[in-house]
Amino acid sequence: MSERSSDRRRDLLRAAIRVFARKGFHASRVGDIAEEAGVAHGLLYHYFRSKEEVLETIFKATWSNLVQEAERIEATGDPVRAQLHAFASMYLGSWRDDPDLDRVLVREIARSPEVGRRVEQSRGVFDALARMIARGQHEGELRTDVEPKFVTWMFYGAMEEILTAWVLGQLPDGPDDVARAVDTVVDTVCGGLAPRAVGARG
Amino acid sequence: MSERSSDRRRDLLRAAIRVFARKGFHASRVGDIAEEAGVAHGLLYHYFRSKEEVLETIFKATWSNLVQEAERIEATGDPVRAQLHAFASMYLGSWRDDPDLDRVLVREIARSPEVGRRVEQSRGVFDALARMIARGQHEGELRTDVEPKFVTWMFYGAMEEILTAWVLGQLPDGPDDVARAVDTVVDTVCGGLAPRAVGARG
Amino acid sequence: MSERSSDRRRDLLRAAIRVFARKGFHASRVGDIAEEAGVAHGLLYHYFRSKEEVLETIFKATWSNLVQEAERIEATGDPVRAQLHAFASMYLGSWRDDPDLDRVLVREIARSPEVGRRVEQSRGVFDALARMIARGQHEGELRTDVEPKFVTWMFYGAMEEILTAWVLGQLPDGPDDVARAVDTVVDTVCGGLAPRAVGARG
Amino acid sequence: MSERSSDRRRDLLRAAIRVFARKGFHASRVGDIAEEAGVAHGLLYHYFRSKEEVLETIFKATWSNLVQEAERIEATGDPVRAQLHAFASMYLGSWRDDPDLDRVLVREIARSPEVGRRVEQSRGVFDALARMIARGQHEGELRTDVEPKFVTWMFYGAMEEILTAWVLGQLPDGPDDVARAVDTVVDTVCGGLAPRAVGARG
DNA sequence: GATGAATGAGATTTCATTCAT
DNA sequence: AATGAATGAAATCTCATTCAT
Repeated sequence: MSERSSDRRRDLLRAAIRVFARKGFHASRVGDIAEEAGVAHGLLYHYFRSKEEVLETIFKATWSNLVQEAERIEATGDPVRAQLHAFASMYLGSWRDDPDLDRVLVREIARSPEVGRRVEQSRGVFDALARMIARGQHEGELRTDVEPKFVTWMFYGAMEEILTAWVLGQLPDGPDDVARAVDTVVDTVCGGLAPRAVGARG
Repeated sequence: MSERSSDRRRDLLRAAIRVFARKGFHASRVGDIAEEAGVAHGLLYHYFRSKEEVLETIFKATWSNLVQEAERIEATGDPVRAQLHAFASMYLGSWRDDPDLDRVLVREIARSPEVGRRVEQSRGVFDALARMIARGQHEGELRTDVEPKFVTWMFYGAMEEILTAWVLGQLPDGPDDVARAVDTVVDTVCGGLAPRAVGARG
Repeated sequence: MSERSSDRRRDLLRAAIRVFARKGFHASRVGDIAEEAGVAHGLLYHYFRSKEEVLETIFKATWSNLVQEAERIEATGDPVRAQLHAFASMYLGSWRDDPDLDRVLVREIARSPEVGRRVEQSRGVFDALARMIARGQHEGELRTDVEPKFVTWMFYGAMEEILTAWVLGQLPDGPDDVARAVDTVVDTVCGGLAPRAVGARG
Repeated sequence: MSERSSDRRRDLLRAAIRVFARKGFHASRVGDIAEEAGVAHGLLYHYFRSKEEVLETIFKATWSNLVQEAERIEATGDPVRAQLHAFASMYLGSWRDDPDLDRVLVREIARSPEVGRRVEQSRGVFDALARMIARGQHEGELRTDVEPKFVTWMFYGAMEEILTAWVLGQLPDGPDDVARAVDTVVDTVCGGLAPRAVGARG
């Protein structure tokens, strides 16, 4: 029964992701989600307090998963480059696993229920990345004259925008393209921040 | 009269930017904008067809200005690094000139009147940047094994995320911080994509 | 089984009285009643056809009990004053026995399932009281120039309002206060309607 | 324009009284009120914050008017009997002037937006009546061994119940009946509480 | 140009009731 | 008997937009 129950919940969440991906959060009516899940709209309110909470739940789950992955990667103790590669691989790789989820994430970031909360939820990921980068600086893999936090935002932003480009259909997104994107982002950031970026100054 | 007229129009636009910045597009009521501008809400409909069009107008003006700047920069024929620096300087510099506008832009990107349109409007900027980068590759300033378009998105994304960090109050944003941000982004991208990024491979 | 059964039924009824007393009929959800009774809300529908019927049942039981008492008192053949005293004593005395029930009664009178029905249910009580008063008039205990029915409503109203005052916490309601209230109401009505209320005209 | 405006407001209020009188507050939909007033339902929200506020407004206006009258009567300095007669005359007389209003008042008393507020709003009336009665006791018109407050509730309750009887169609309510009701209530209360209610103990 | 009363489509949410288990 | 997931009717309220003045 709790089996059944959480199935339903999951169904609704998946349905919501599909619907939000298709029409955006605001244009999606609760009835659309229910219909997509094949249930009556009232049922949604057994599992969630509001439409808002559905989106919130999606965000929370995603970020919590991301935090977990980031911390797992951090714990490996691998060189920064390898760690960033692992993270980027996971982050950008998600595009092929669950493009709808990414569509929602990209589309609704700025309104993750009233903006500010995004900060709290994503803090874990950003902190983990910043620690990896700081360690990379300590261990001589990266320049030390930039704020780790700053690099983190840049790195994350580059990836997010690539995701956005895929969402908007502006860049090729086959499996190979994804792999190449990961390499390029990591190369660029690590290369661009290498202690003596000889070639960089031409 | 057309003097007066366009003053009113501008007033409404500025009011809208402040209101959107504060509460987001969806939560902003037409009455809020009118109140902020000190006029009756009906008047807004003399100048704009709809609330949507107000946002659209803000986006269009911004992007058209950005396109113009990008093309002006491109026309200088300077080295890529200098050109990217000029662009980043202008783009990130806007934060100190008109933070409310940036708040709106960052918050509503994904929903610039039904998403897709963002592509059309921003195309000019992206194309100009891509051309600068392609030329940089031709002239030996940058590696040639990456798609210019791809680099463009990465570069743009890094900047946008820094803007986002400022919007969210997550990174210091004094005048010096802004200047440093510009340098770092350009350094990283140009350094990371230098033809022989020796340090990059560690 | 029918033992168990009627226990459950009674439990639900008592729970309903508590909940209705606390939040009023409309604001009380079926789930609240069930929760108060410690059962699943679906079970309520084994014992009652609807939430409405629960209230209806409470009203019916109360009125039917009141009718019975009124008729028992009538049958004693005592003087009117004594009879009204007995009735008032029972009616107002209920406040100390079951205040929650009175709270519900006072709160929901006007909406005893769509108003009109109150008339049918209470008719028995009003008729009995009216007969006592009519007899009091015949036997010279009370003035004959007022409609018995009219006096009944007045008498009943005075008591109901005192109950209301108690419900609203506007009058003291200790045991003595209740006894005094009974005396005063009866004194006033019988005194005020005495055949030659000498003092009444000053 | 403010002419027009308050006309509309008044129209809506009158329409609400008619509709509430007919179907009760809860069964009345906002659309019913609007339809009765001949306007779109949205307009109601220009003048009132909610359906609840409409009822609240009706109550407030009625009670505030009642308070005013009670205080006016009190100020005359007439004998209690005359004062109570004046009040009863006004209070019960309202039945012929505006039966719909009384229907609403009688039906919805107990739920004057969440019960407790009734107390605050009606306090003024009850206090004025209690003062008149207290003065009547001081001046020897009434027995002194009863709480003025208590008498007030009894008096008021008697009247309210007569109103209820009229609302329920249980007592004749022609102009003469109303006049007689006033007399009887006042006679009974003043007679029943006369200092030496000789006949009362008879 | 300017106002703000008026409109009405539309969406969320609640919750009594049903019913398979 | 008992549960609680599932249903879906119903109703409030919001707010962009129109338009008479």
